[in-house]
Amino acid sequence: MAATAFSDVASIDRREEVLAAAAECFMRRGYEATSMDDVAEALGATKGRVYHHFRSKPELFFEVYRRAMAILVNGAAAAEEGGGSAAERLERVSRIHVLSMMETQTFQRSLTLGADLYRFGNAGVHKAVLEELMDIRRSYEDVFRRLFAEGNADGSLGPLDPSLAMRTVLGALNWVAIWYSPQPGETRAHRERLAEDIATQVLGGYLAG
Amino acid sequence: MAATAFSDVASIDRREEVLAAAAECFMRRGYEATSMDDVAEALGATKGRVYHHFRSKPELFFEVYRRAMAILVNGAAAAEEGGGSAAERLERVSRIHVLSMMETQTFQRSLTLGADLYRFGNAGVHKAVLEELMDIRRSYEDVFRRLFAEGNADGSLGPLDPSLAMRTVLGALNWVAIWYSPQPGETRAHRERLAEDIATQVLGGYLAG
DNA sequence: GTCTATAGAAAGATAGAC
DNA sequence: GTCTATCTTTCTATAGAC
Repeated sequence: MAATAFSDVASIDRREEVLAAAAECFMRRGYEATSMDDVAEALGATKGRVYHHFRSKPELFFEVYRRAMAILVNGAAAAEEGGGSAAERLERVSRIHVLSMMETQTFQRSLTLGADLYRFGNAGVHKAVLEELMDIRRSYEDVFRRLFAEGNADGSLGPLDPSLAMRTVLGALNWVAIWYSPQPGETRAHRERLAEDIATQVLGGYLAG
Repeated sequence: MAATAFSDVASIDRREEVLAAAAECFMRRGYEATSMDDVAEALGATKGRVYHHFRSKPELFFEVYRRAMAILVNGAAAAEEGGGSAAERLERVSRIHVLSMMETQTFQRSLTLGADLYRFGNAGVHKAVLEELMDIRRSYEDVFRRLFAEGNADGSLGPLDPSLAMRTVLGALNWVAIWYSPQPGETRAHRERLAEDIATQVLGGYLAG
C-alpha cells in the first residue's frame, strides 16, 4: 500500500516534468510548431517517454491548458475569501493574476494558443474538448465581470460596463505574460511588488470617486 | 514610361495580395507552423507565386511585421498632429491604435510573433533583422512613454511611471487584437465607437484630477 | 509570372526491444 | 518506463516547363 502510494507519487512527478517541458516548448514555438521530439529534448529524453504519459500532442496541450486555468481559478478563489468591498477583492484577484502570469508564464501562455486553436481550428484537435476549455476560461472571466457588477452595486467601483471593463483590465493583466521575462537575481518580493504596482495602476481608473 | 508605371502598380498589387494572405496564415497558425503552401492555398495559387515575390519565409514575415509597424507609426503621427494637451493626444493615439488592431488585425498579430522569435530564436531567422524589427517597436513604445512624461509635465495626466503606464495601457489596447473578431454586419462606425469606449476606459485611471 | 516536379529533412504516431 | 526503428506525410526551397 505504502509502496503503491510512493510509486504513484513518483509517477505523478514524471508526468509533471513532461507537462512543464511541454509548456515551455508551446510558449517558445506555439502549438503546431512544437514537435514531440522538442518536448522530449527539453526533458533530455526521447519521445517514448512523452508518449508513455500522454496519448497525443492535443492531449498534452489540453493538460497544460487545464493546469494554467486551475492556477488562475484557485488563485482567484483564495483572493476572494478575505472578503471586503468589490474593489478590494478585485484588487487582490488582479494581483494574484499578475503574479501567476509571471510565475507560471509557460503554462499561462497556452491560454492564447488555445483560444486561437478554438477560433481557427486545427486538423488534429477535437472541437469538443476545445469547447470545454473555452467554458473554463469564460467562467473565470465571469469572476471579473461579477466583481465589476458588484462594485457598481456596493459603490466601490465607478459606473461602467462590466464586460468591457473585464476585457480591458484582463488585457492589461494578461499582457504581462507576453512581455515578462524573469531577471537574474529577481526575488519573489520583486515580483509581488511589480504585481501590486501593475494592479494598482490598471485599476486606478475604475475606482469610485 | 506609362506602361512601365502601370506594370509596376500591378506588380505591387500582386505582392500586396501575397502579404495579406501571409498575414492571415501567420495569425491562424503562427510563424513556424505556417507553410509556404498554406500561403499559396490562401491565395488560390501554388507556392511558385509566393517565391516569385519573396525570397524566403523569413523575408515574407519581416515584410508583414514592417507593414504592421508602419500602420501604427503613421497612425500615431497623424493623431499627434492635431495638437492639444498630452492627455488629448494620448487619447487620439490610443483610439487609432485600437482601430488598427481591429482593422489590420492579421498584420498586427505578427508583432507578438516577432517578439517571440526575437526572444526565443529560430533556426532560419536572422537575429540581425529581428533586432531591427524590435528597434522599430521600441521607438513606437517611446511615443507612449513620451506622452505620459509630457502629461506629467503639462499636468494633463496624473503622476505615474511612464514605462509602467506604457506597458499597462498598450497591454489593454494590444489585447484587442487577441480577442477581436469582426461581426457580420459590423460597420466602421461600430469599430470607431468601440475604439473610443476602450480608449476612454483604459485611460480613465491616468487622467489628472 | 505562375506552374509542376522534386530534393532532403522533419513531423506524429506505433511496435517492439530492454 | 524508456529506448530505437520505422511508416507516412508534410515541410522549405529549387529547377525548369510554359
